[in-house]
Amino acid sequence: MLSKSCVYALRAIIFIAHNAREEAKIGIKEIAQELDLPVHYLGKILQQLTKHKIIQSIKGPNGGFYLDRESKQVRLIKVIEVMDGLDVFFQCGLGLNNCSEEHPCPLHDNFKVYRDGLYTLFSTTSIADLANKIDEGNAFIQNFPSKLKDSLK
Amino acid sequence: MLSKSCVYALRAIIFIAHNAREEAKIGIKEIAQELDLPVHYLGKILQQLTKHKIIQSIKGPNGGFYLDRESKQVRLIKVIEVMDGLDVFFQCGLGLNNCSEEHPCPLHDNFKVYRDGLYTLFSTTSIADLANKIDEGNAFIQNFPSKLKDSLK
DNA sequence: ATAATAAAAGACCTAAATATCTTTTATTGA
DNA sequence: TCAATAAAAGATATTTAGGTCTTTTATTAT
Repeated sequence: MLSKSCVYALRAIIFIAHNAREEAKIGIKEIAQELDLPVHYLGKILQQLTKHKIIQSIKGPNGGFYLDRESKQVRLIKVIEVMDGLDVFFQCGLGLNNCSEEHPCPLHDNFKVYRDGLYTLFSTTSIADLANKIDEGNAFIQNFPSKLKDSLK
Repeated sequence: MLSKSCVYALRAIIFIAHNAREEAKIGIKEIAQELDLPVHYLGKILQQLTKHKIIQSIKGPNGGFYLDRESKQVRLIKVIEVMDGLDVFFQCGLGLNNCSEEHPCPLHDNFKVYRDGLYTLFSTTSIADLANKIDEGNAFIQNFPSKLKDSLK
């Protein structure tokens, strides 16, 4: 469905939204550790997101990543667009490139319902929406091996 | 969403269902030509499907592929299972391996609707269902470069 | 039996995604 | 201005998906 890079990106952004502020940025090593992701690979991903202004970063001592007010309102679909492109949401279920409303493939009408549904979901959900849903009983937290988990006890 | 191999497999099966019978099997070269797929790659795919009894094949002169009565009733999900596995339909939208009904990730409930919808669609749709839907105004036909298209005029 | 046919099987190649390592640049505080 | 810090950038390695080519096996008709 979504590439590994894209899913890592979403996890990282939600984590940053939930754990950093401009006055208390979070470093890549800590993000990687908490989310159990390869540091350098994550670095590449955050680099892309920064370039597209989806997250904010500052170099040097006390540097790190955070989300400004605008970035927290970014929709998931934007992240997907940057990482994977939006082709998944416009492609035929049978991979036919001439499948369309006028000349639908035999799976088209049924498939479209869910493909469009996902597109709408990702287009209407913001980073903040997800970050705000994080609480103790949540898989997102359960997944953190160390710090955050403890910090909530 | 689905791998290329899987989508090729679905296209090929539908094509075979629509164009072959036990008394008039269709060869791999013709399938590849009509669907515009690489012959040998398609060969590998059909080989897998044959091994799993999802299609029938006969070697030698007048040999080729066809679907018996049972195979036409096979559901798309079975093909997906053989080609890609069913993980897509049971994985968390954020790729968390401990996301569950009890400890859902913040995307879980909304994502599940569409992921489960697709699973149900593929589980209830048979090869025959799709093959029977093929007609002239159909993307599946439009896609055929030569023979079949002409034969329907 | 043998030649021709067509799928099965195995070996191999290529490109893309995933992942790691090293060097450079920007920033800060001493 | 210099040392330390942390992200950016570049180069390289590994793995998986996608694709090709060659040989083998089964079947048929002559």
